[in-house]
Amino acid sequence: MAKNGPITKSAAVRDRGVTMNDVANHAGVSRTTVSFVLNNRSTANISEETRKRIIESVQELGYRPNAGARALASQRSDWYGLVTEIVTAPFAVNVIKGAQDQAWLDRRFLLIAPSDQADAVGPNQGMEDAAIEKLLEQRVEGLLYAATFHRGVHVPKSAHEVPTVLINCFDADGKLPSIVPDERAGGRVAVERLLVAGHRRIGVINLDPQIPAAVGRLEGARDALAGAGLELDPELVVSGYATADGGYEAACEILDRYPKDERPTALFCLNDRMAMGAYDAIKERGLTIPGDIAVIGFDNQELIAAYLRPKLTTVALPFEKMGALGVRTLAALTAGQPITADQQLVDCPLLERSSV
Amino acid sequence: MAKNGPITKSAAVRDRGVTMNDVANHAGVSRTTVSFVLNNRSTANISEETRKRIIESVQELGYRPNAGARALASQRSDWYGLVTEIVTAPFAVNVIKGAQDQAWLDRRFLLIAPSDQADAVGPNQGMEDAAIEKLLEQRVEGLLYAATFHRGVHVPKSAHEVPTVLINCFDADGKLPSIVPDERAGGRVAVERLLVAGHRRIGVINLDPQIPAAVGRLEGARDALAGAGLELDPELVVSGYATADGGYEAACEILDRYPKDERPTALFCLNDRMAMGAYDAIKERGLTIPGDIAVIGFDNQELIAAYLRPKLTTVALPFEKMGALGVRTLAALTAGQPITADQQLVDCPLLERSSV
DNA sequence: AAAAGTTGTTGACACGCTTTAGTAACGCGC
DNA sequence: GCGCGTTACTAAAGCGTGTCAACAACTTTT
Repeated sequence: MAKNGPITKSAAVRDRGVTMNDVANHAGVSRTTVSFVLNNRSTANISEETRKRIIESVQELGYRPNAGARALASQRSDWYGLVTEIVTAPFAVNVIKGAQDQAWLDRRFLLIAPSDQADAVGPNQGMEDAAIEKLLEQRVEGLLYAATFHRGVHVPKSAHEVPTVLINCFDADGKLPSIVPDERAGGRVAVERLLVAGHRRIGVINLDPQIPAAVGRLEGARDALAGAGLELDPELVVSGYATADGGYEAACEILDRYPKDERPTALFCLNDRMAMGAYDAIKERGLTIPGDIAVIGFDNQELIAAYLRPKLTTVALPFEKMGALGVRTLAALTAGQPITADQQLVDCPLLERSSV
Repeated sequence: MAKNGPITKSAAVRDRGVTMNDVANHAGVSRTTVSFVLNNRSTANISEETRKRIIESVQELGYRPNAGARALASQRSDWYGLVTEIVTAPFAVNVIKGAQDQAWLDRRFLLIAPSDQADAVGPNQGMEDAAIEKLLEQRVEGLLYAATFHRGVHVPKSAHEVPTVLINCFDADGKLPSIVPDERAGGRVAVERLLVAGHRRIGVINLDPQIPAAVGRLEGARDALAGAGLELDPELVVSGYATADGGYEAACEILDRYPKDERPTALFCLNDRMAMGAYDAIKERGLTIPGDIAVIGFDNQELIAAYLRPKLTTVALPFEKMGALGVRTLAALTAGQPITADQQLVDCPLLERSSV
């Protein structure tokens, strides 16, 4: 045979993987033809017979295309990079899952790189840059940049060399498109749920009032109350650390402040960890959930919400959806389509369990 | 210039990335020399002057090596693949973190592929194979295969084409090396902790008695008791579903079965979710933790253990360590070193919090 | 019967890099 | 002035694939 190229050693002689040349030789055609068949090039007319013979050879030899070589030759990689500190934050790992699944559907490959620094300015600053650099060395066609909690971020400038989409955060410099949860709608939905259940006096256990999550969710709570002709009583809003202890203390303060008949009948906890603490405060006082006090959370940290007793009704952060949407947005960008908006809001669905 | 190759268009003309050729031209040397410098080839004598000039050119032009091309030419990829259903199981994501960090240290790249199927035999079976296939197309030099819970698995046969290491699971066919938690030592450590605290009557809330985790942890509990001249009272071992509800029911059964003075003074819960349920059962009966009943868990599901009130003392599953060890083992294998053991056990450290 | 398609296939270059086998220039000992 | 070793570099052959221009063998049109 020895048709293609000066030297055509067989796979066995080379002791490397089976290459396209081996397939071509085995099927008695040129390598080009094999390439056309494997890539379904409709412009090339390959006879059904030849195609079949090639497919058979592929399977017989166990040929597996070399993704790197393909990328090199075609100048397309089908790879996206995902940079995230999420690797350290278990509960937000669903971004990875959503992105992975969508990438899989789109026949793309997701390269995940760690950037272990929430707000590092010090020694770790370099790691994020290095991670992005590494991804660019792999010639990813686009970047996803995900944060563990909704906030503004500064993205290393090398990320601007390819299409980049931010997930669960937004570009503090206002250049890059982003995908964030619709905190406000989520807050509205939560409080509406409490209103529907008949609650009129609702306590709010707030996060650090500065962060986007707190601002949005509280705004949503106001929206809901306004819809029922009510106002948010500032006295009923207590801030605390975003932990179970913080929630416990805040709940104690609210519960102990009023006589029984003026006490709020429901608590909107701006995250599930605080709700967890609120549960303790409520139970400690001999009150029942949801009988005496209804509780609604936010975040849907499954390990908490689904295992509290009673199970916690909460508003979910749509990590998985955001991940998937991130990949789709990136696909649109790399395909040259202009995206519709700088910032896409994703719905936060209410998960009904048993605490309201 | 135009020294290298027949055509030597500049980067600007090509409108592609900067290549090694561009660097070579800019520095006035051959591409080979650039390659030698960038790879620190000590066999080649490059003058300090030339080296410096090349480094400068690299920075000036913003050259970034093409990882795919490099892999193609050198027949080495520096990539490992990690196959895992873990992407769906947030609490075990630390395997990814451990592996990522270690890979980063070793200057290797970890490609993560999803295999969304715990025990699928049906429609999803193909996904795992496809994931491995995809990784092999990327020419990964080795594979890590991680499970969400300790068990025997059947690994697709294509995984046998490259060095493969199992994490948190073992090869049911007994061929591949694996890394698993030392459940037995963990169980021992937990019960020893209770013994040290003076407890003699210890209730055990057991998992499904069949699974490796239950077998090992219980065995360890027996070891510890034997060390104190005690035996495990089978009556005090109650199995339940591995959930908070399961733990609640099991705890109720144990607590209600005995008069106050015969009641166990401590509960060893074989996982944290069950401990969470046990907390409720204990508090419901007006008992305090650890005053009346000490509780110790297993798994260290941080979102639970660190946020329960009081915080849960528990034995940690060393996911991060296993991930790191997996990468190191793989590195040894791919370097041709024989590994020492088929199955490596990793310690499960006791995390002291406030429930004992 | 010549010209103009059509169908099925291939040769050859390109992608960006590594690596082996060189070579030119120089200094050294005899 | 010759051989020999050293130093500092380079030419060229790959790695496995995509892709385009070209071509041979037919079929159809003029």
